[in-house]
Amino acid sequence: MPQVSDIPADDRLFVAVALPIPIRRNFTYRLPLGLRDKTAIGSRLTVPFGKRSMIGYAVGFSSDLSGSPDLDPTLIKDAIELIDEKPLLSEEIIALTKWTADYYAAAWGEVLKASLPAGINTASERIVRITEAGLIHDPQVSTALKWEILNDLHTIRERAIGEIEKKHGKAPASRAIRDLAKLGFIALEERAYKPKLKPKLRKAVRLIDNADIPAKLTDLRQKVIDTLRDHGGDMFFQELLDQAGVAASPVTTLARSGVVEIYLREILRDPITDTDGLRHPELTLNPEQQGALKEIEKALGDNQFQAFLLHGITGSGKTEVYIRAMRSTLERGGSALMLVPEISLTPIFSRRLRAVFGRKVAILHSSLSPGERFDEWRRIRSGAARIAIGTRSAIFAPLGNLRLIIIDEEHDPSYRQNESPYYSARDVAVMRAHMASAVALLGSATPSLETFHNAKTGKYRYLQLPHRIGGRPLAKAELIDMREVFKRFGGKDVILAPQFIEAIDEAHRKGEQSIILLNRRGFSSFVLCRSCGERLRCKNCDITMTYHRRNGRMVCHYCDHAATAPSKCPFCESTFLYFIGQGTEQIEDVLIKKFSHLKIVRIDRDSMTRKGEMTKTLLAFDRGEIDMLVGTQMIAKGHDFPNVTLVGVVSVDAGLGFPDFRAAERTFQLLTQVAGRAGRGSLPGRVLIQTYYPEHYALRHASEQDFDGFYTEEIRYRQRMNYPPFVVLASIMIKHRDQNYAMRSAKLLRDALDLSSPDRASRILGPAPAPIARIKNEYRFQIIVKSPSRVVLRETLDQAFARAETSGTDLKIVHLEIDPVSMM
DNA sequence: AGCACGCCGACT
DNA sequence: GTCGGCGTGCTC
Repeated sequence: MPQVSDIPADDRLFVAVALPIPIRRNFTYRLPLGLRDKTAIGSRLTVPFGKRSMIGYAVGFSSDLSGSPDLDPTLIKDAIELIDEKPLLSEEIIALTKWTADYYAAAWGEVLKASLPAGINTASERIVRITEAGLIHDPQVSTALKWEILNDLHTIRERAIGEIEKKHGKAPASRAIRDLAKLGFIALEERAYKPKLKPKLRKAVRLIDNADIPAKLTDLRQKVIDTLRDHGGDMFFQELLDQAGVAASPVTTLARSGVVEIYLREILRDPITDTDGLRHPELTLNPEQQGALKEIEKALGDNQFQAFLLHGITGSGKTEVYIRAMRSTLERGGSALMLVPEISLTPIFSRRLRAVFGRKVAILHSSLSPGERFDEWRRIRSGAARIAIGTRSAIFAPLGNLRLIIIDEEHDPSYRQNESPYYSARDVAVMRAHMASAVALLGSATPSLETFHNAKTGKYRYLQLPHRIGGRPLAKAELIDMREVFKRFGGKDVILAPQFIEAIDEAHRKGEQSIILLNRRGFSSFVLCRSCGERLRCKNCDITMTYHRRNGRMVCHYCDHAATAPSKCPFCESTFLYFIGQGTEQIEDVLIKKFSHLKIVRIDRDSMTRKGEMTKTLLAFDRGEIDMLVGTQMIAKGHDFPNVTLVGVVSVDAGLGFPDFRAAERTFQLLTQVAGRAGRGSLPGRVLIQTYYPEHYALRHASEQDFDGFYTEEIRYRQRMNYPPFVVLASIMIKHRDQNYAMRSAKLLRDALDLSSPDRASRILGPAPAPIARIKNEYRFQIIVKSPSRVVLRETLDQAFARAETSGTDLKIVHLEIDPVSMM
């Protein structure tokens, strides 16, 4: 990090500021004299921006404007205020966010903002204040809304615009405010937010060094001094009173006479409060684990970038390797970062790390309160925590001397951010390791095709844990051909095959547990009218609505629009409505009816709405208080449940039909993950999968737990169809509520892309309606760009967007995603 | 992304 | 005539 003093103040007349808005450009400000010697790269600054002020990030200095000739010097404004005495962002994070912004064609400022704990970016708010004119005159205002707003201000005098907008709706409120301002009844002002996130402070008392302590003190005061001495001369105020058994007055008297000092000490909020039973048994590694660890340790010793794929089947003990590698990193004086997918078992695993590493571990997870997250972030930045575990955005955690980054379940789609700035934490992690000459350790039982390909081609080193701990065999899955079942029952709707039910019964008769997976929420997937053939669709989206019987409603899973379940067809009024397809609710009902003596709990997004509920349920299941879990993919990953011997998959067929080139891979991963839940203890496990496509290669290989076989077939398909890893992919989504407007922009962009891809180096597909053509009343058109390399893709896109801008394409409605994870 | 401007049809 | 809707352009 260049120190502020490294750059002469004379060279810091101007500062380049990245702003958290989707504009891929920096803005230049003049630094007023008072800020010149204090502002550093990575400092946050309040700057004027149009009519508002914003918090931006200082990313560069210059002594003149020769670097930006088309910038009119008279337009440049002064920066307003320096927010941080010490820059918030390290040089490393600055460089990493810059790379991320460039790679994903995102705005640097947005990535920088995303790298900081949520809530730290205090912005300014605009307030309205009533003027003399507004107060004195009983105002003749034309609308009720204006009158109401002004009347409110008579008593309170000023209010945040945001508050008023929240109360009356954004558009009407802002218009009313504008008019009132024009009439001179109110004035608009800007005020800095009080920071929401503050260090938590508590009153403390400390002995002052070399203070003249009077030889004779009252008993109470002596007691205070003695107690303080016994506790190292520094205690929390309340603690001191309790321990010394005194009231506050002797302490304050001592403070007045300069013997002790009362001050505010910062306390750190700790997300793990309940530390009972935190013990980590020291396990011995099997030879395979030792072999993997040795390779990793060797790379740690080399102080060079090296990426590993740790391919370990479920139950093979990857976690123990992670923990050892982290410990080894600490011993070498480095720090380590571990990324985990966004699922609720993180708290469980975090506790385990805490048991091993104590307070050296910081946790950055979405279930933390903003305050906790802020404190954990600061513990990392100060170096107090040298191990950080967290979800996606933790990849930007400010760990110093980072030597090791672990990406657990590297194939998990939650590493991809689904809103701007789009980025894949897994890929950023590899880059961060590269920049820091550190080790990246990607672990999975079902590596993504891209990662496995990298390992095969030698880009990553390949480490394998092919056996389960304790030599327990992986359960092979039996495929149940539902076509046969259908035939046997003469076309009757059979949801669960007899052998499926028999297997469940058998497992529970022995007092064992089971997990039943169905990757679909709700009761029925859609409602069809038998008279006119119409399906009940969402009014905002181009999608059928799902029936949820628990609350008797039809729900759209894309916009959450809900309506009462109909008793007759809204199109032809027929009462012959068909509820088609099964969801978890229905399976739960069926199972409860069949196995009324068992305790069955459903786990999906609908049933697990409260925070921590999921963790609680999983722990109860682990203790054996629940016999059976029924749920969506949320139950597929997770903890070790030694007593689970049966895993049943009701259906994954819907997933295979997704119009996404990764549909097979996703299904394979899901099945492999959930099958891995069976037979983890001393009892052998059984896995049953119901399907109408038993010959599909994803099902076939998943049932054999044959990753290599799946990989071989899938990679051939990707090569044949020109999909990653053989091409680099970009997905461009054009969204607008006016279908023609969206289509027009999409076509203009397509033209620009054609002109920008000479010799057809990049293949361009579309624009075509996206697989879901309308969501939340926005029409969606999609253009896919396939390029032979990142460089070509980059050039094609950069040129095309520059062209499109000049040809008047509305780029505001264009959403560009590099390496898209979902094509929907 | 906001925010203002300015153009248009729909009402008091 | 104004109100309110929405496309357009700009922000150092």
